[in-house]
Amino acid sequence: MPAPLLSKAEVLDRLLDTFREKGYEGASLAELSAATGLVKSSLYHYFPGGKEDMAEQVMAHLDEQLVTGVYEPLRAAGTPAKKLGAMLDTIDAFYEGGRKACLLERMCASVDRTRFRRPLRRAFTAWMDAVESLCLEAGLPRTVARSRAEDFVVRVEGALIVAAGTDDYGVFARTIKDLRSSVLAPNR
Amino acid sequence: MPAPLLSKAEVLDRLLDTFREKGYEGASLAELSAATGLVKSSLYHYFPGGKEDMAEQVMAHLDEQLVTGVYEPLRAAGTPAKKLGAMLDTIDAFYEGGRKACLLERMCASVDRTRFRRPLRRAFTAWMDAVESLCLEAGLPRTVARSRAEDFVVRVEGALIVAAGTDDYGVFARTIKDLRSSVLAPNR
DNA sequence: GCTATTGTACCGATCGTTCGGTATAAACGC
DNA sequence: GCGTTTATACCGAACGATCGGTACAATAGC
Repeated sequence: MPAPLLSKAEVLDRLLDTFREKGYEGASLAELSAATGLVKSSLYHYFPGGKEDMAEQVMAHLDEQLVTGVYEPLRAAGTPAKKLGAMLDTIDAFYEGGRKACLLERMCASVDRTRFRRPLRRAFTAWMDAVESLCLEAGLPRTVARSRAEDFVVRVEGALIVAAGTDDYGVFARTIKDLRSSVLAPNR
Repeated sequence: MPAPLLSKAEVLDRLLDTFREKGYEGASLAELSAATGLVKSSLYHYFPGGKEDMAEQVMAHLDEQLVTGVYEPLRAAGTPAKKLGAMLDTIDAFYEGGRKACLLERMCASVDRTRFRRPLRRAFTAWMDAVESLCLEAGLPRTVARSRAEDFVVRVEGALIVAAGTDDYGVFARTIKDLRSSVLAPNR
């Protein structure tokens, strides 16, 4: 069998980029094809379920990356403050300072968002759970930890919207900076 | 001229609903037609510029509503706290407790978002400016007022995303509740 | 009768999807 | 070692449906 031009992971990375730039309905098969270098029919070889299948696999791929690249490091050794800092660095890099959109948000905005309800819910809760654990590790009470985690994700997502809407990426930077110092603070 | 079945304002209201439910690309002319009860040719009579024209007029319509229904009342008599409460009530009602999406967010997510850049920027800054004024009126320092206003919009937008993504509208309610008590607080 | 509005019919383009088929390389039989 | 089979990787061409948009005649209210 012929060696693939692109690994499956690379294909998924490029699809992820396209989906999060254009959104689910905005990313046409023609664009997804151009982004991957695979012609439309070839995409159907990897994703027999079509566009929907692509989106699902892309979300699973992202989840996997987050688990190994973000959530697991959070459970490793290190002070909560250091680990929070590392997480925020990763977030800042992933969103390129607010210039790149969030896949989850784009999928929420999809017309067929009901189809992606479960993976979306899973992704958001996993993210919040990770932050909550960090807060707990830092000694915050349960209820506080939960609301801090919720607020964390809310503000990252909101900052991405406002940054894109105002063309002012400073709001994303300021939000990240504020989170850096406030998430684990004993009182605020 | 024959009396229109729907006033222009009503048509714009229905278009607004459709756009914010389906998004810009997700809202097809067929759906916009069904939502307004106007056949395509009629839509093009009112909106010669087509879909793009509709979106622009819808945004202008929303802006107008916000100015008279939200921003101006904010400048009228009343304690800042009362006026903040009224604004949050309006927001909560407008988004139906987080169940309905934000038009601005949907337009940000549009593929042709560059076309709507100016009205989007205008809408976001008007909103933030209104909150900032309120904070100033409450006696907060300039820099604090600005960052509170920014954070206000960030959190409302973010809460809408997370609520939709997790199917948990409690996070929207909790965010609104928190804003109610924290926005004008002298320190937090 | 004039003008605003609508219904019908239509356009080319693009949408997501399917199918028939080719090229390559590993696996297998001998 | 050699020819055959088989699984995988990929592509070109076309599908029906729908997209946003247009042309124009019929209709309705003044």
